Amino acid sequence: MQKVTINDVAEHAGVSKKTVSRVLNNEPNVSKATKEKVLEVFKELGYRPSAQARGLATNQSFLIGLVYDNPNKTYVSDVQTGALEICNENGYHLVIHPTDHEREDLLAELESLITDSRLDGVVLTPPFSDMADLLSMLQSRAIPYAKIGPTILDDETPSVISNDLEASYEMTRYLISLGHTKIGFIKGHPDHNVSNQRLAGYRRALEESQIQFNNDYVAQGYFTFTSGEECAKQLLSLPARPTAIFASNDYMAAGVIKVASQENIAVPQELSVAGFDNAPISRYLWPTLTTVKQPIKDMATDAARLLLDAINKRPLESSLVQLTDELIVRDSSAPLKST
Amino acid sequence: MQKVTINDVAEHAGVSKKTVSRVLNNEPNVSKATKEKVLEVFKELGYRPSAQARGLATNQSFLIGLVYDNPNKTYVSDVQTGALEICNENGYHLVIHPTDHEREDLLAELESLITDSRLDGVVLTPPFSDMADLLSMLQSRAIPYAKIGPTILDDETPSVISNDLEASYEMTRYLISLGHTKIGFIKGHPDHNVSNQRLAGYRRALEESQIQFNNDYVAQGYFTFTSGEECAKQLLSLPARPTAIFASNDYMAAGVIKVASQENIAVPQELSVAGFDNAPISRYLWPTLTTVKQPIKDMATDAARLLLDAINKRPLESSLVQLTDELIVRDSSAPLKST
DNA sequence: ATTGTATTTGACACCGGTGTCACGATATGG
DNA sequence: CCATATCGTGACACCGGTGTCAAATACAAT
Repeated sequence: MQKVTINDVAEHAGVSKKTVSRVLNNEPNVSKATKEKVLEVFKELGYRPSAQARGLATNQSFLIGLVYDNPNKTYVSDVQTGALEICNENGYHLVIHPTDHEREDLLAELESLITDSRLDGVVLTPPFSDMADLLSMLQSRAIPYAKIGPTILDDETPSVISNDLEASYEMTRYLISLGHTKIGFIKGHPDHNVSNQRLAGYRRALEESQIQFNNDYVAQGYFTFTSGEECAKQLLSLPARPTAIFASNDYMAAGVIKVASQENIAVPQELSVAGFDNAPISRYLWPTLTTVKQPIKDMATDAARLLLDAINKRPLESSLVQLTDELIVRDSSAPLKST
Repeated sequence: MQKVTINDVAEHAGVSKKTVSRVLNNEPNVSKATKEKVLEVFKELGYRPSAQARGLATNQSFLIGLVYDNPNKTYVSDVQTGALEICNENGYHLVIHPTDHEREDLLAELESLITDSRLDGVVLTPPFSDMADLLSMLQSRAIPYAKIGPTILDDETPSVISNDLEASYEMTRYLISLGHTKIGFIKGHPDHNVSNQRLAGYRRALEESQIQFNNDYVAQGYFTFTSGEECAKQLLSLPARPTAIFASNDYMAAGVIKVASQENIAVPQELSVAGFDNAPISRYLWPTLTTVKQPIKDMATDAARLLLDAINKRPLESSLVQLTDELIVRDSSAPLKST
């Protein structure tokens, strides 16, 4: 069909290709008249500049990477959607890169991803956002990057975080406000730093309400459904059974609900359950799950935006953006029955 | 760090860049000696050819698009993973493109995706695989494409299908083998052609077992959890209540299980439930869900492979690949209690 | 040794843009 | 009014590869 090049435009507009290029890039020193004329020819011919040629000349790829390792497909989908939005707006392409954060050769793998694909920058999701060796590798190669949900904030690199800790705190406060004092907690995967954040929020709420923290009420999960089941069994077999369980994500909370059902413990009458993430499953469970909704997609758009700012060396107001989580109360939590 | 170009290699190897290019592309008419020498220099210098420059010269982008519109994140993830695998193997990048199959300007949107990004080809998922106007648009622009799960197979374009109809047939046969005769069926979204396939499999199994098809036992769902709930209510309020319900996907089956639980109908003792897709939720439900597992990822890899074959004009053995679904029996189905 | 053919190789233009720089036209100012 | 700074523009090389074509070399047959 077409293959309109900059030369065609130049010819039609009666100017040199360099001038067309100037218009394309909004460079100064183009008279208003010629600029308008060129823009007109753009439309007339339906001209689309070639990112390849442009990139070849400027040593850019217009590619940014998105690195993740998260079994939660909803999370991944949201992150992709958010990042994609910004990429499309700016003529970049998104190179999605699912990988295993535990693989031996992770650094080498990411290094070859970057050099082979000549990425202009990378968006990192947890737990990559906190991997010191990875960050220093990127730095040494001068690859700009933006971090989603890092827990270490000691540098100047662009980061987007949510108030995980506060949300966890709020959820615990909420359970306490329902009258619960024996509140079980299921931790997330130790490799993910959010796990600590969420535990910390739980502890802070207890302290503030002068409820003694009891380590027996804390179980080590791994963000999986089955780990949730195991933790639930453990917690529910305690002599002084908890009247509420707060799991660090929805899959584990689902496991709790399943175990409760198996053991004929009524939710929420005898046991309140809360999760984290607002995964689809949280709406499909019976009862529906009280949980925390994180602004994943928004975090991704902000991260991508920050990254592009960095790549194009636009001054950024702040390298740290904080968005807020939202408590969603559904049917799995209820006031403690007075005995 | 580095920026090894073809000129560097040429210099080090004492040959012209054209010869290096020949080695790069495995072109004939290069003496064994020089070829080896060049390959050696490749390693020595860690040379990576620039896809940009290559593409600019050959009018390729090494980009292929993946178009989808599916709320099932697992499906999307599997498709991405499969397509990505092939892309990475062949030095292509995958441009993921979630969109809305019902939007007015769909054709224009995809057209601009293709021209703006200069895609070399596109992988289509349902329901795009069956959209005639889209296909003819691609054809007229000479954009190679591969279709996943089309139901119309009247052309020569590369396609990958699974035996949806047979799987649905098998599932129904299985329910019948458990003694069920009053088997409810929940249809999928009418825009998705698989919906018809699955219904057809159900009907064929009934016929073969000489069970009268009863339209009252068929409800119209939309692949969503809530539509599953509604259909379940409808089916379970029938005078001659079905003893088994086969839903066209797992989300709807989950809705059925929820409603059954609300109405105190024991699953599977009083009601067998079956789904389709093997979504994560199928393992987390209580009881766990009997379902059908489709080889989504494999379908995507095959589709991508076929597409790349078409792009590179490699002769393909067959333009149609068929993979097989797998029946997964879990706890939500049981033999009919003899009354 | 001579001619003919096949194989190996390189010079050079080109893909579609951008960077550098030089040149003419305008604007500024003393 | 002329010297100087600024603006607008185009010529040309270059980014890192590939296609074309002709030259150089190897091999075979006469």
